Amino acid sequence: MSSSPKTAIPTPKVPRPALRNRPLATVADADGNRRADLIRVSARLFREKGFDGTTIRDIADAVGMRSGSPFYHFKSKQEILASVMEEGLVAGLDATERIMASELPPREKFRVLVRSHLETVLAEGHDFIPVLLYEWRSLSPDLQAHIIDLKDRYDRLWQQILSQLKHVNLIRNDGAVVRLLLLGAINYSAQWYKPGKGLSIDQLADQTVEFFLSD
Amino acid sequence: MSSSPKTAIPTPKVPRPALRNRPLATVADADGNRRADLIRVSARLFREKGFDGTTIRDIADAVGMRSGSPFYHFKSKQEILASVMEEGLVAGLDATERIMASELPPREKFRVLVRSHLETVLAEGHDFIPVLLYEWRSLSPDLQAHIIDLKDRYDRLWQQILSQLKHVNLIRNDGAVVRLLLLGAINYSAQWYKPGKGLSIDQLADQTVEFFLSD
DNA sequence: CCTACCGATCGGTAGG
DNA sequence: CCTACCGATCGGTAGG
Repeated sequence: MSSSPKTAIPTPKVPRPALRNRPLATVADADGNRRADLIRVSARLFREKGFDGTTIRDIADAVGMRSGSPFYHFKSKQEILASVMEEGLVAGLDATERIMASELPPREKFRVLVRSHLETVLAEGHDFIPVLLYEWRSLSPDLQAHIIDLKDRYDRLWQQILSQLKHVNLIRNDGAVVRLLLLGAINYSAQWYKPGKGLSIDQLADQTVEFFLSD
Repeated sequence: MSSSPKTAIPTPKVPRPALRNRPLATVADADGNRRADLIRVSARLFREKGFDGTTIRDIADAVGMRSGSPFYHFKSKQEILASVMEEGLVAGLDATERIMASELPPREKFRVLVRSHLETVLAEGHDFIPVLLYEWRSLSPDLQAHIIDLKDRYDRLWQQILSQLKHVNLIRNDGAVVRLLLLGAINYSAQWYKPGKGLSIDQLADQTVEFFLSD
């Protein structure tokens, strides 16, 4: 299933050096940050190998814990997944709302929004939104509810910018399907874009805007 | 992980009626069709629950076999996945090549291509291409090679129609990024489109063409 | 294609 | 957060 390298010490009678020699936590990252660490590495692993392809042991290894310890921070693997998605959406919403509130003219505002969303989907270390987009079915319905609320707010912001673009005749149609096609084109880039190869994210943003606007 | 209903007969001492009372295979679907059955139900399950979320037992149950029997037809679960993807691509390539060879004018040819691809991604029972698109990472590199060849042929056909659209000024740019954005918009619809709700596939094809062409 | 089974691994927990 | 462990389940196989 997964292909993580196995160091394989089934019943370690000797404490593993990596765990004992870790520097003491500073006051700053003393407490809540272990939870944040778990969310961050889980996002990366879920993106690389999928939710079902990632084991609690993969996650624990990646932060230097033993396999039972993530459950001190989260009730279940499902709750880690929900936290990953929430983290991504909250950050994305914040960035998007900031741009929407700016005084930029519609065309430029749109370009900045597209670049921001592309970054959220493509930039290295930004694994939260891709997990949201492509591991959605793995989240149990009761945990989906809260995430859906956030997602709806995100969609409403994009519907707003489309409406503004239409008012200045930069697009012909600002319906929901157009939003889905546009965001689909952007979101799907997570499947083919390789950071550092070919276009930069900035260049891709420009091409996407050109592709989409009837100039 | 998975949520398949469990009939749970751990060590059945009595033959299960469902297996014994199945009608005898006709000559027509005598042999190769058990393999085809496995591919078809696997495609559906892989799409619904993902490759890692689907067990050999899920697949065997769905075609009325016992859990060890799929391995009579396939060497491994991986090979089932590869067969699902190959089946989808061969059928998709055939349809696409047929349309490309037609005498339709560029705009109409494009519309038919978009509709054909949308069907391949959205229509009920068409689970092969979505599995290709969204379970790619689960396929081992040695099995990926053959599929990549087919995929490249598919991409080349789309690059051709874009080039034709540009020659008649229906699009401004026919580069590879444009192809990726267009097919991304279409492919991502597999994530939000619900058959029988809202737009028909035909209507969505029209909207996609309008969205994409600079009229 | 079934029977019967294997070794490995999984998510999660009790008790500290 | 670790130790030690559990029951369940997994992909796959030998032998028919």
